[in-house]
Amino acid sequence: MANLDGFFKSAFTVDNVIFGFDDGDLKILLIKRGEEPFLDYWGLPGYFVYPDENLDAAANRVLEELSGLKDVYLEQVKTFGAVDRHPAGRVITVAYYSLVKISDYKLNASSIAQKAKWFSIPKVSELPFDHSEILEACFNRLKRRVRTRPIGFELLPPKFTLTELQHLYESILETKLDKRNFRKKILAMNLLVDLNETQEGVAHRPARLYQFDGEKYEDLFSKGFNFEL
Amino acid sequence: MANLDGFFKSAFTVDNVIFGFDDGDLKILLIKRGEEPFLDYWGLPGYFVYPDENLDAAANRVLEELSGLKDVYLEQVKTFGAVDRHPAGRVITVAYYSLVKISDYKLNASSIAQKAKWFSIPKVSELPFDHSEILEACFNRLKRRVRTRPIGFELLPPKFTLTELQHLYESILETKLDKRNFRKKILAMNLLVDLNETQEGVAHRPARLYQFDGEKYEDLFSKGFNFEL
DNA sequence: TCAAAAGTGTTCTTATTACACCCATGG
DNA sequence: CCATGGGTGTAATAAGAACACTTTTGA
Repeated sequence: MANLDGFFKSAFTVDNVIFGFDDGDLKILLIKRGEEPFLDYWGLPGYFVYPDENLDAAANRVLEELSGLKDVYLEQVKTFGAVDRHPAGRVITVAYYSLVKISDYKLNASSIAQKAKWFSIPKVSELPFDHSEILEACFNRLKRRVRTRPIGFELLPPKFTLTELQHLYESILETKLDKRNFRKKILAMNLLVDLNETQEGVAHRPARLYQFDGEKYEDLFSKGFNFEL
Repeated sequence: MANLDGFFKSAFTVDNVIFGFDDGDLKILLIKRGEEPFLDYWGLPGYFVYPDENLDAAANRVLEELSGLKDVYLEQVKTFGAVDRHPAGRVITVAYYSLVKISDYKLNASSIAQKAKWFSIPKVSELPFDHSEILEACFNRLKRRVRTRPIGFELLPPKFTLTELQHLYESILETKLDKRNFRKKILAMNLLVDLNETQEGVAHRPARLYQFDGEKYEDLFSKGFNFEL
């Protein structure tokens, strides 16, 4: 093998755009940087990938250290490798996004997690490094993906109302949807289980609660069914 | 900044799945490996990314060294980083695919290019390293992308017949399409210019030649038009 | 009794599918 | 004159879009 030593002087990181849905609002989790450059800026959670660690594992680790959550939906989006993107040397970063149920998320006592905060996406301004570009790429991917895969449910609690689901789609797609058409379409797929329960303590007619039937989806999917909203 | 030296011992490469269309057949360009491991195996063209080189530039370089072609359609697909995927150390690879007009492609006199050959995709068997997985990811991406962006034309000569175009889609999507419906749909988009020329020297009624109007597409796209086939 | 959100059908329009015959050319 | 692929239209079906009122609850 030729001498390749000159190439083994780089590093790579993962950055993770963590989406959550709360209060009718799509949010991302940012952390306050504790070091230069961009000290005290809010940025995407991320870290170097260890030599014996796979990329997906690194992205999961970053998420778990911050939130304590495991087994969440995670998808690789794009790799960013501009020559001068990192001051410490040649560092390329593999961008992921993940979808968490904000209700599961407990602000960890760990020092890293104490510096974390949820931000509504429209309120996120310029981020350090190329993080704005990364966020945009991940948000765009989510927008496309959410229409063809039933991943929206990853952002909702196990029991949800159809209106919550609709608002979730409206936040992600940044558009208004027609209530009757939305319900017709989503119920026609037969992937929601009507729990015969209703909301409690709301100052209006209480909504029915539904649950997503993941097993049924997997079964239909393997037979060629395509989720489409 | 904390001491990060331990992380700066990795390398990264680009691998490029180069698609071409010829003879009614979708093909990819493979090169015969000149070194261990996998000596004499056919594998994807790829190389290390230089320290001062951006990722897209590296993918373009690999393509140009092999084919002499510049300014071709190139899209990043996914990054593969299994810990043990490369024997020389920790090497992650950023996978790209590109679309070339086979008619433009001249087998370069360079030693690297002389070892290259076009393979019909179904005839590609196991590839070295994780190249089979990379090929699959890129082919899947192409299948999706070709339905929502007018990139199929990148694989055809500037003047083409509707039947050629249909066969191209059929090869990529691995399905048969209805001739009348296909023509109706593609012509309704008004993105093809009828050149008022016909094929010559064919032993049947000669077909009309068309050209893709890229400027018109860009214009419509910026106004919200979505290509969809 | 009021405010607030839940729930529910029909019509119209548009897109998709299925399908078969005549035409122009070279050999 | 035959073989080969080029070129064309219509009807049936399915999907999507638009749209307004009644119901249930807590305050």
